[in-house]
Amino acid sequence: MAFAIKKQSLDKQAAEVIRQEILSGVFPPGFRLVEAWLAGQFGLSRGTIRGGLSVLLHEGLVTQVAYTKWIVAEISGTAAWELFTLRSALEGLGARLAARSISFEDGRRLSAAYKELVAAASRNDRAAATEADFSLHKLIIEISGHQRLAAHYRLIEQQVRLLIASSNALLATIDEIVGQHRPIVKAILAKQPASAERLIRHHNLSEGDRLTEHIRAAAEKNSKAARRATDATRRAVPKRANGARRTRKQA
Amino acid sequence: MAFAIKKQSLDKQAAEVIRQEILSGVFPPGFRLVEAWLAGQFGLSRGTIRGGLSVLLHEGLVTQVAYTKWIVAEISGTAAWELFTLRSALEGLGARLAARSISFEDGRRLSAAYKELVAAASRNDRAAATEADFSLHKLIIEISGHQRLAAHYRLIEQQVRLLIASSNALLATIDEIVGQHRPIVKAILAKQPASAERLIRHHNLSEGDRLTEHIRAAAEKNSKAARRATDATRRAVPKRANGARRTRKQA
DNA sequence: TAATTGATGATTGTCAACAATTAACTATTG
DNA sequence: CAATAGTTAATTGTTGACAATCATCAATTA
Repeated sequence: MAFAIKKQSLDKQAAEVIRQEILSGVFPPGFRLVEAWLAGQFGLSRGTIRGGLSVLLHEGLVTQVAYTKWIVAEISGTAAWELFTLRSALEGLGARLAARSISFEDGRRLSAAYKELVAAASRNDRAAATEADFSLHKLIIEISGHQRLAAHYRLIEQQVRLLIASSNALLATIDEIVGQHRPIVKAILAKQPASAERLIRHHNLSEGDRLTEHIRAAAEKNSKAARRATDATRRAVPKRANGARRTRKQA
Repeated sequence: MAFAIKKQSLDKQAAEVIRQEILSGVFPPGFRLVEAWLAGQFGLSRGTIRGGLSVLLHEGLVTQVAYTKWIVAEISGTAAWELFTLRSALEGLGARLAARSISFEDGRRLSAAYKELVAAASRNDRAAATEADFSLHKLIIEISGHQRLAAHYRLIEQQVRLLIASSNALLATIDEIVGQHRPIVKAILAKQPASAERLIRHHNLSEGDRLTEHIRAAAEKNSKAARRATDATRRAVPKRANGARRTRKQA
């Protein structure tokens, strides 16, 4: 068929849209998400938006304060460390399982994903390399065939994307990225579970250290700047209200 | 204060009650959960029940078929294997971190939890031993101080409880349980991260194998029995409707 | 009689009004 | 003037009614 018609509940669609707005930086960390305002924006009812927000709550992309507010999650240095240690453990399991039972066809897909990364690197295309990096990792999880692992991994991935998007954190240099992934792919293709696990765990921890350090340094810089500014001018986001007066969509 | 007054949104309270009903076996796997019926039972509105069900959906305790039904999750042999491999990876991280930085006070708590397990075993009290087992594992995660790990672990724990409750699966003999936990606790107290991780991972995988085998054997037995029975008499749960005629609470 | 179509009722999905709660602001009081 | 108590407006929490969708079963047709 030419067109796959979309068939999904509106609250999940709303979650999808808000997720993209968060990950693309339109709604930055700390941004106040007001149900009525979002409802007006999307032409949906508040209850539906509420459902969508609760999905994002479980994904760790937004935080809720009862009877008070929803805000886009803020990622601290500690959170970055947590994310990568956790990702390390999950990917360790994934890589081990993938290496243990990878099929010929999946081997081809894995090689192709790696080549995609190399190609992006040789073009010096950072955005493409980052995306290829994510795809490669996700593919390893998929190849493991472990459904619950995949579900938990998705939760982590969202937050890692938020972390990278919101911190302007650069991953390793492009060449380093390729260099770190080559042995991992090789170990999985060679069906060496122990090596695959060890390599991918180490890869995650080293990237995690790099990012955690980056976030902490940026936070330090910000807090110094904040101490210099006055209370009145510092606050980027109002304590209450986001500028939405009208509850319903305008004509 | 003498009484901690409950202060929580109704949908979360509803989730809590339904969760207990599921874990205690009142709502067995495959059981049809009808929003209107639950709403009538609890004297709440459907929307509130809906919120509660979506929490349980994210915890993996219920399954949703859009526009059609909610049912209590069914745990297959594959699911059991997934749960324990995943738990193995998560607890491996938890035990490693706990061993790396355990405080004196936490050391006392860990010893106390272990003694609790031993005490239950010496009384030959299976229920208490199982509960002490869960508590010990959860405490290790807590001691690790890793908040996201704890959140992911909670999701797994719910499903493991469902698995054990619904399968009548016995864990190892009481003596074996104590025997397997002693070296784990010892390694953490001795601040030996590598050993702690290795031991707890192995412990999980062996328990997982035992339970997976148990579930598969039970499923095999059931499917044989089913083949003998006729289609009409076999179905324990009606395809649609749970017997709830009245939508609202009766007078 | 087997397959297809059309009606029917049960159930989930969405909405808009109302209630409960909170944060910020204002007045009062010592 | 500082601390406290009321007041108000903004926001989330809850509800009951209505809309959309689906599984079932009866009627139809080849």
